[in-house]
Amino acid sequence: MAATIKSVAELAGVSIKTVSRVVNKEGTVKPDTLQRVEQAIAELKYTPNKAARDLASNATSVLGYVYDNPNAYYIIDMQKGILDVCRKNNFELLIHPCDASSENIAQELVDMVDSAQLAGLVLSPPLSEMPDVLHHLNEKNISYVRILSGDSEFSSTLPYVLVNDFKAAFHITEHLIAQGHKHIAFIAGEVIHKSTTERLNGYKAALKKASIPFDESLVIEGTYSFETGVKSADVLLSMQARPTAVFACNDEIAAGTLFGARMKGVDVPKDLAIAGFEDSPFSRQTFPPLTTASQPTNEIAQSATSSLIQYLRAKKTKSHFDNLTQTFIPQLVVRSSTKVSL
Amino acid sequence: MAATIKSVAELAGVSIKTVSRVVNKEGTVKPDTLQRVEQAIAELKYTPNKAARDLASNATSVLGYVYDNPNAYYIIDMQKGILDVCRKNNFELLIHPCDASSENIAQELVDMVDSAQLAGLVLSPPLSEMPDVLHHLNEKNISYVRILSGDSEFSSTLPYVLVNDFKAAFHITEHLIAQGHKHIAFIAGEVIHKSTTERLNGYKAALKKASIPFDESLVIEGTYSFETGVKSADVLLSMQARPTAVFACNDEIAAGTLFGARMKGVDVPKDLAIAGFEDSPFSRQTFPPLTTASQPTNEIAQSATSSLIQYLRAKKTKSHFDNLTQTFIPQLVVRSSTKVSL
DNA sequence: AGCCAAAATGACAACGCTGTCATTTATTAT
DNA sequence: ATAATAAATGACAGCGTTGTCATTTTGGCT
Repeated sequence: MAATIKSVAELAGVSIKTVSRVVNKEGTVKPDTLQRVEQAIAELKYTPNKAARDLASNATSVLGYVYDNPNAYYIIDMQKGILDVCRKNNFELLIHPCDASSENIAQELVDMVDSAQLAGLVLSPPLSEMPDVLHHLNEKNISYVRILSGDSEFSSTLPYVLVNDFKAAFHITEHLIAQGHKHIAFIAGEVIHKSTTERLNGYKAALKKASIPFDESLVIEGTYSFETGVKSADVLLSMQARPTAVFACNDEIAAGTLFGARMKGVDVPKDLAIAGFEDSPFSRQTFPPLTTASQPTNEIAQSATSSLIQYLRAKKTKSHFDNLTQTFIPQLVVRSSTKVSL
Repeated sequence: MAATIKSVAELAGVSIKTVSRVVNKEGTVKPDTLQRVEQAIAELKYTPNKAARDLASNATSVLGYVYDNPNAYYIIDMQKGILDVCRKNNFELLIHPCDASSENIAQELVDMVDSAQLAGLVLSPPLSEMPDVLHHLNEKNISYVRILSGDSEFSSTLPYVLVNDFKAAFHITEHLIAQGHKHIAFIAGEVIHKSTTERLNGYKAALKKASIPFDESLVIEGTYSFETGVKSADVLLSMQARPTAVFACNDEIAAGTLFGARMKGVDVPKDLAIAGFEDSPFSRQTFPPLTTASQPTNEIAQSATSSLIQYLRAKKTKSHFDNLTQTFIPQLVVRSSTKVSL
């Protein structure tokens, strides 16, 4: 049926090993044999059998992307970025959405890596920040790359990519302050996400720099959801000393806040400025569109995936792996939810 | 390192073939040997090597999900549904986002199935409706299941799942009519999507049933995007005989229309009723929330995937495959964008 | 007990590739 | 030219399964 390495070898008049060398670009093949073999490969439309390859080389080339994140856009972007790099490197991608709050998530991941025979994992928050999970993976000697917002207390020789939410939050808050706001509320998402505290800290730092006292009562704890935004708007707008601006931990919360403000007949941005975070597509589609911070999710994913693949290669050949970490800073995007003149 | 079938066989005191029988649930093993083997498997934490298995059985158990759809929520839901069924059946899933409008998309898919050695494909619109693509797949004897909105002119013995957009659009339009509207505009998405024409036809049918003459000028052609909605609002609201209601082909367009209406100071739903389609999360998060049609994407995906797996099994054992097609009808969800009293 | 069919189990090749090591061929230095 | 070395190629075992077919065991009958 399908061409095998044997049929290619016969057609090219060489041994199967030489074909293997060509396919794997080992480089130790004479130009003219190389050409003959390539010709034969093309003629027979030969594709190496993955199963045979994996079996013989005792290594798979499938990565897993594990995530628990409600933001569909983020996930889709991540997937695309990871896939791009996978394709370029002849890796495949298995996706594994899961529930980070589940009791035995660590075991689930270990089992999954095991049964799917994965070469490594790409972990995005919050999984990438859960010591228990990382610990289990390390114990089983599973390779992974992490995408982190802010430094991790959990160090290892494995690669990771940093997204500096602190600075981005700092910039957003500074922007609000620059608009003349002094009463700025902060609506937090789940605290299990490290980004939540990073963003809160960025917010605090900007206040401090502007000598605006931090007011605990202006911080509302919630989840990364529209509902949190709606409820928070209700709370904030009923306060005696109403805030004039809100920094929501993500766009969904911000959209909810906007919704809540409108329900109360509060004009945005005149009576209340609202900023989000993440630059989701719908941050552009609310009325008015939301000021937010934009991160290059696709690039982040690519960077993480290349690191992982490099790491895996180094591990296989037992050569040295240079753990050079890339850092990304989400960029402030100003839209009319915080600026009247826009 | 990892346990193999051999080590399990030794521990259990049987031949590797018997272990294989147990693992594959062939059923021809005596209860007590079965138990001994299972015990050994558990003790050694044995997981069959996928590569060896695939190689020996000459069949992979990896499905591909191919899509080109801008709706992140839809894709995520589809992925989850497909994955659920895959996991239950020990299949794996490879995702393949692509560009349906690319010149050689058909070839790309064929190559991809080839190089990734896929067992079959799950196709969602618009790929599932492109004769050229299907033709190429058939030629290469590639198995696939299609998710279709409305009957397909391209028939084959392969399974498919129907989503009746016609009826759903009919219901939405009827709802608008029931609210007293007689001038109802229709904003279309890309015509490459069959769902677009299906929805248009449903709209027409409902008008007809209510004896409302179909007015060509109330139909706007666009894309499934927010921008289309914004622009269409502009056009529609500048007409001499303004429509009082809009049926947008999906929620994103509807959100854009809403945005456009607001820009013009038009009150929704009082001066303009707006309905969308798809029940995206953000249809709940606009102000006012959007009336829409909700489809059980997850279930649809599951249904499609089971069909495909059944088909593959039947094909392998050369037994008969019963092509029983399931049909889903998106349900009307009424929210305040079309109903004042809500 | 003795026979037979059916059920249970095992021996072993094969799947298509890579890794190891031996062999051949080309290249360089003398 | 010749030896010494490097580069190119090949032979063949093995990777961990499943499939085929042979063999052993079991249970039901006489």
